[in-house]
Amino acid sequence: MYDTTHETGFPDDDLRRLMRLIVRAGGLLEPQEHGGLRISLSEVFALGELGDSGTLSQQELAARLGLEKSTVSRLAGGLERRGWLARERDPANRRFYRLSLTPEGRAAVERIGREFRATHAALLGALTPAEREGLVLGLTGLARALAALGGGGHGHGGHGNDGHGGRDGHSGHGG
Amino acid sequence: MYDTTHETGFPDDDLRRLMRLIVRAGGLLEPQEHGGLRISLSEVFALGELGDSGTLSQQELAARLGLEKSTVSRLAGGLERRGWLARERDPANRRFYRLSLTPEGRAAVERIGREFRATHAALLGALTPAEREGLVLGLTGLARALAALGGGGHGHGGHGNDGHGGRDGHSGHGG
DNA sequence: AGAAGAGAGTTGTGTCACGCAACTATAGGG
DNA sequence: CCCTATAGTTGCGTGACACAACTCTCTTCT
Repeated sequence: MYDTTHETGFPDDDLRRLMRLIVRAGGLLEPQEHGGLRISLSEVFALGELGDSGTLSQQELAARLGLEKSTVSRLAGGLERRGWLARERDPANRRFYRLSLTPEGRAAVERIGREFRATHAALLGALTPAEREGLVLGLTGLARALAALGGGGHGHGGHGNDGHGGRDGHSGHGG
Repeated sequence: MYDTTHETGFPDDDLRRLMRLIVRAGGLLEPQEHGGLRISLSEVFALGELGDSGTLSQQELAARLGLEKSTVSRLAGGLERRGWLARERDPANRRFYRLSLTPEGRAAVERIGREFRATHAALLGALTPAEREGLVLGLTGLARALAALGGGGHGHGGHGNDGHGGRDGHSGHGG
């Protein structure tokens, strides 16, 4: 397992296979039913950003999530409806919102973080130390590379993903 | 860059941040307009699986992709319509399809593979050799861990993804 | 053989995340 | 006061997806 590494990078086929797994993993990692709470991956990320940054405007949040402002508008609406997000207008410039987590929101972040960590622990526990190290190193680099390349924008056209992105998952299959 | 590694695994926050990037990457990596061809991530994966395995039934394909059979039915239908996929009934058991790539399908896989590789090259080129090695090692392990844990099933309730996942789109402006 | 059951695939339907376009509201400049 | 830029909202369409109900085929059990 240690000398599968080719200095040149990835064997392409493996990469594709890996990618599929990772994408699928997105679904797996997605905490959809977290504590009886239905939440999408983007929402998790949004809560995370808010948790990190304290206060953001919707456009800023959109930028960080790589989503369109309209999407974020609805996203924020949903989080507000659930009582996790407070939306106040910026007094200095009433065009802006000042989005921030409510105490319930913070609690949700906590709870979600806990479940995340549990999943991670299970997942990472199955790795060898060398693999874990490699993962951290490699992903960090990848993040840097993506930031450099991807620079901006989302922009495609309309299906969602799910792709990616999205996916979600788990719950057995039972819905 | 070498001792950011904690034997224990990831700092949770970083992991979340990393995950977001990766998910976003799913979109980035998605070869949405490949050679003037509109194709979704799942379709790319499907072609890949077919390329690897030669012949599969739809249920097998569904299992490999982690998708529901109905989804795969439509997926396969689309690929067939585009002339990339041949669907013949298994003579031995006419319930089964024998899905296989057409020559055009194989060509498409080639073409897509090329674009993939180009993207990868750009991305991986921005990594240090150590990061590349780490990535291969770590992702391989992660794949193993996911396979072990996730075992089966998709199953949620209907939003897809898209994930993240999936994405598609195009038309925008920015990739 | 005929009824009963299981498994593969299809189709109807609903949902969800998302982008785009068009719109409203607020701000600032001339 | 118009004109333009910017933040957010809403209408709309789209793609990916799961679930449920159905058909078709094959297998078994009586």
